[in-house]
Amino acid sequence: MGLAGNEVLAAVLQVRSGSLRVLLWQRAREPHAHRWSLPGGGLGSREDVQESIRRQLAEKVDVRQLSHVEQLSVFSAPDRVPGQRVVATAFLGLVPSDVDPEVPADTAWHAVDSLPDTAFDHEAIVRRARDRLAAKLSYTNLGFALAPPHFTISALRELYSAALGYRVSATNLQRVLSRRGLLEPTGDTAPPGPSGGRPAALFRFSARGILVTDPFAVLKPPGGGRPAGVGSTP
Amino acid sequence: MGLAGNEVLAAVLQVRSGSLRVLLWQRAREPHAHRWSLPGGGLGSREDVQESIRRQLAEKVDVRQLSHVEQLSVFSAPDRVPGQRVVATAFLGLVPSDVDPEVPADTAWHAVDSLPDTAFDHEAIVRRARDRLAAKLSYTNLGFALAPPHFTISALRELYSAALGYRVSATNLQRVLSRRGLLEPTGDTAPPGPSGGRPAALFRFSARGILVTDPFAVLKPPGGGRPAGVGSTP
DNA sequence: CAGGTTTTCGCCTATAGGTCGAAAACAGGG
DNA sequence: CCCTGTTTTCGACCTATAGGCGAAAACCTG
Repeated sequence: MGLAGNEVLAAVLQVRSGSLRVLLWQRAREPHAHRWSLPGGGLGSREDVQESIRRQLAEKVDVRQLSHVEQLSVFSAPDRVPGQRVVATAFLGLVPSDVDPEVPADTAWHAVDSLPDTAFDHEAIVRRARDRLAAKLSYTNLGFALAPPHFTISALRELYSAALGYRVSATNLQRVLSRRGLLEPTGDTAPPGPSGGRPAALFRFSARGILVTDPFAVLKPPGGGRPAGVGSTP
Repeated sequence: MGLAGNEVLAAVLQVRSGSLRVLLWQRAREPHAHRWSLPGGGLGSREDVQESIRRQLAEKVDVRQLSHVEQLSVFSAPDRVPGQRVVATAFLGLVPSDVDPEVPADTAWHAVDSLPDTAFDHEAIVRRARDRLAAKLSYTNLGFALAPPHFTISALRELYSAALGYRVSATNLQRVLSRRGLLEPTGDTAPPGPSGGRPAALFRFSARGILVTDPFAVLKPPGGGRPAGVGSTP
């Protein structure tokens, strides 16, 4: 049985100022110096991959701010990194849009739609994360992991639009999530904007953990096209 | 970075005589002697995990008979196997119901609903495979991987029933698959059974590779309950 | 209070899925 | 040769969910 290095990597996604972004850090040294790569590192001998990625992310982001972590896939091409063979287990991490984690100086948030030069196969991992997120927003309550504790429907609409890559209707979003029992009103309202308007009611997700809606259901994009990224094997 | 063993394992599933079964081999030596375990083995240094599992399965099943292989998940609990740390990448494999592969003497097909004593964490892997298959039958064309090249609707109904764990209606199955453009008639008919009856028309799947139906859709179980096993993260 | 803005709600349509029963096509026995 | 039993096939009908649209509600400013 061949020995090899095992590492864990995470694409941590967050909706910031209207676009979906991923946390990357800039490599100081070779190989691939100055290129941007995903946080992560070697698998410890007394931890499983899930524990390992949470531990390593704690150095970049406060763990309590991670609202969701799930395994994506194994990346194992023999030459995916130069030198010794390393098998990577990739994760998707999510951070609610209301937190602004302090990150080290060499790390920054980049829009997933216009990534800088990335190291190794990390760009493919980011795409997988984005696709998985888009798919699961449609048939789970995963929105809870992107949204603040309470929010208006308009705010939620913008979150979903940013994450999915297409405009979703606020009317339909509220109806679909409510019918599935995922959304509940807090009773409060948010103050109107500077130009007036009816004050928006505040909502929250009724469950925090991930749930799969019983019959897989969808938030279809308007034109009958396909949701961005959906189509790969989820 | 910690060094550790990497192995690949596969739950190869097939519908045989009306029930969903998995290919297992009986361990001759300790640890877990006489218990049943999944085929697989160590990851070679010049192959990725997908190539590795296909290579190793070739020793148990003819590779050409594998109609579908996909990655399930990483199993990495530090003590999942005794001795040195081994990280396992688990796969789902499918074999069409019309082939009967020659298997070595120490291997056999076991119904996934009544497994024998299994080794290590292999039972959990089999469950994951069964759940994934059930979920994907609902919103992909994965039925092609279970079915022979051509088949009657009744035969397909039995395949789906066995794999899903609940009875599906032939009428509905045909309509759903046809409406999605996954099914097409061959023009031929199958001879009636010994007790007569109208000869059944033969069909085939129009695409062989896996496709995700645009809006996720479902084959709901009759009573409004949940499909067996669906509910985990697919 | 009039005008502009934003949210919310109700009604309509489209489509997928589920149920049921009748009609079609066969074999075998009177 | 017709009648009965059997199996498949097809159509009619119903429900549930999703998406679209516009009117009404609730707030601001001037």
